[in-house]
Amino acid sequence: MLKKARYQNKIELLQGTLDLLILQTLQWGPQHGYGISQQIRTNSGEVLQVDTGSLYPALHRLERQKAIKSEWKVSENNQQVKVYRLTANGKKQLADERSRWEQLSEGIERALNPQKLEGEA
Amino acid sequence: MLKKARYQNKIELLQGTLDLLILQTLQWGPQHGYGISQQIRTNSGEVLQVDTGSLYPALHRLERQKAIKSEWKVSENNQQVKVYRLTANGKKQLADERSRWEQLSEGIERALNPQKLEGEA
DNA sequence: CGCATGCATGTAGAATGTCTACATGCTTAA
DNA sequence: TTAAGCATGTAGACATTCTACATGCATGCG
Repeated sequence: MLKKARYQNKIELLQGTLDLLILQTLQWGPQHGYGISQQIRTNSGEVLQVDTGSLYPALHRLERQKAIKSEWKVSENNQQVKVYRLTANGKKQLADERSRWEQLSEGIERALNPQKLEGEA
Repeated sequence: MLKKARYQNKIELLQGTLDLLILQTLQWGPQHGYGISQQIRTNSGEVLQVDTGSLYPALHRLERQKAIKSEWKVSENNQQVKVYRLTANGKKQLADERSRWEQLSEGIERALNPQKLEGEA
């Protein structure tokens, strides 16, 4: 069983939620990539950890889609950082993805714990 | 924008949750593929719909992993159906996946709605 | 001065699970 | 005989994630 190695731990993130997480984080305010991943990790209570190999491609993807915009700045640490902020599009997408998440997670919750007692239309 | 067509609606299911859903459904009792998908749909309040192209591969995958076992039977409709049931392995996997789901969904929930007010260790 | 460490950004390639689309066959009722 | 609903299945495309590697700057320490 030592052979197959990779991926035995399943995907650490629920596929399709990273964009949502990034967008939501940027709604608290502009932030650079590394900072976003840290905020996600902290806010989630150390549960969610975003690998750089997921983070940066996602960021580039979102920028291509014009959901976010970047700008190089100098951080407090005196380093060049690429600061992202939400565009109007991004805000809309965030709202959409949040409602999608709620729909799906509630759907799953119900599928896992069905309660037959919901009589009303 | 009519060109790219496919996948514009994003994945309908959160990737990685289908196995959980199937396993949980089988815990209510043995069931055949088609029936499983219907139960998921009904229990989730029509929110989750499993395509056959996701369902059957998932079933075969789970059987290969010895989480479920199948047996051909004749249904009430007089049709040959492949009835699946959980194995001991499957029950364990179900428990694991449920806790994974709780972890992740709570993590995401917290990341989306951080409340700084959780002082105690 | 040299080096390690932490911050910060990035890419290539593999793996996975989902989706779309198609295909088949049976049973029952019109 | 034909249509509709039940039931199972496969092939191929696709997006997103993961692992692993690579780079560079700034700071502090020996």
